[in-house]
Amino acid sequence: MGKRKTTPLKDHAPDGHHCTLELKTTKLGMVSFFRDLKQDELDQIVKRFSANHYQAGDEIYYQGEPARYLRVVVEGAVKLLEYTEEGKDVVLDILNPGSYFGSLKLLGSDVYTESAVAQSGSCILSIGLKDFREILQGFPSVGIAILDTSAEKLRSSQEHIKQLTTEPVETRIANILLTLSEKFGENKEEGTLIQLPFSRKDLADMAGTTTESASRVMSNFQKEGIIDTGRQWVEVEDIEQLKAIIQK
Amino acid sequence: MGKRKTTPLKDHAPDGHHCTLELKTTKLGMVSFFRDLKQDELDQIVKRFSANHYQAGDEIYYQGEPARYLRVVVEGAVKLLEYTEEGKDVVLDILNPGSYFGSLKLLGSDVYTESAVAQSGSCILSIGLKDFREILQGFPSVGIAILDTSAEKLRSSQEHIKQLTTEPVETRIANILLTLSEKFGENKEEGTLIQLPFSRKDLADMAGTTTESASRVMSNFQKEGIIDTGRQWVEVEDIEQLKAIIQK
DNA sequence: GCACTAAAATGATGTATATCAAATTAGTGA
DNA sequence: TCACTAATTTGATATACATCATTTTAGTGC
Repeated sequence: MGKRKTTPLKDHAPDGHHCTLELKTTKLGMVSFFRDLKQDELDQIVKRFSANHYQAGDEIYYQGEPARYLRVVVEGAVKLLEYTEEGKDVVLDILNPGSYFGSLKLLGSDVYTESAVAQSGSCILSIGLKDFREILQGFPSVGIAILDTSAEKLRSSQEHIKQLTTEPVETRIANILLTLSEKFGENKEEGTLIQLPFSRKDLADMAGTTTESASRVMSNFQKEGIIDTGRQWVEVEDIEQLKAIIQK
Repeated sequence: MGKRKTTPLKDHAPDGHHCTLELKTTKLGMVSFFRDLKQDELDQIVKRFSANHYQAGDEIYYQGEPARYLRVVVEGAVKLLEYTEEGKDVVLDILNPGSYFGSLKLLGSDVYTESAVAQSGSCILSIGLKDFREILQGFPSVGIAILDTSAEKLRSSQEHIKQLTTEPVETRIANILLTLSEKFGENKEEGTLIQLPFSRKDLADMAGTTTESASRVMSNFQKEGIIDTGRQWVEVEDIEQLKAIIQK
């Protein structure tokens, strides 16, 4: 259990100077649905995207706004969430580089149904839906690949539903920690540091519980040596025990 | 409040004689993602589908089976659900005619992650994924339309998550009744009969609660004159009051 | 190293809903 | 019309978790 003086998290790209065309080209090829394209095809597509940098906490879009872009995380992390009338936030997902978000409603016009916030300093690519439709028309294989990822998104959303209805808070949180360490994990001597700033409130909003309950669960995990944690950071020390909690 | 001697539900197609090629052709055009095709294009596509009839309660596929088909409900209703280890059933959706289900994972092989059960006598079309991939390659507009519906599915799944984490059982059930009456409602003198057999347990599995809690909520709704209900059937008498519960 | 502050932890209490148990009844089929 | 049975209802009790209130502390910036 470390008594540290500073966050173990790295100060993630506070400026956006690197969020450039070169990065676009190198990173866009990593996105699953462009993976099978040839280099010259990819180049054509890259041109249609524009890159933007967001600071941690910046709103990328807000629920209710007209949905005009499809976006891809190239660096950093993006939180998708719904703000409810009563002031509760429901976090739907936290996206890592390579994930797409925004709108896929290519027919007719639509509105974003969730909000997107940069969870850490992030470089995001966007493409207008009209441009994207043209890409799909030109490269049917891209459409098939996206269909695949979007089926995967539906799947994970359904898993979320299942957890909310069948698992207690402790298990749900264990699951979240496991997923986050897969998405954002960085190997350290003592364990896996989740390279993503997130508070107890964020965790609670992901698990569908309260800050206090999340805090209690995390305290227990730390007492049992499963994690080491501080403000906005978590390091998983004993993945096996975490998995055991999920199974039982 | 009716004291009836028999179910008001119609005995939905216990035989499958009508579940034929003609039905395929007429109904497939109604499916949103084939809607924009010309008649001769549609005819080509129809040939690749085969039709099957299922009795209420029949398993169409089971979670864990290799996922080889994409299916479309042409008549009846299909329940998508996950059976958990501890014996709890989580109902993800109840599909009405025109909805697709099954696999969209066209790349590589996969396994069904949920189970599908005919909720009433149903006529279902299926197409092998290889055939379907060919259709997509031939008609990119179909791909775009499916992307659209699958975005819609994700949306409704996220709405489900939001409800589970922010709304009490009563509100969740009110919402389900409203949705079902939109999907399966049949106008009667007294109100809207939900033309779909579903038990308190089904309702509970949809709302993520227990049979007993679902029953208590339904009893109250009936006392307040919002619904009339019996075994496996519900008629909504006062939609406005239902909506009021959802809002408040 | 020290003071500062928002994040996190902890404690006491309340409540919605689950659980367990039993009684009632709707709708069937003879 | 009647007996039958699974679906539904109802009641009593338990419990996980929320809520409210307060204290503690990690990590920053000076």
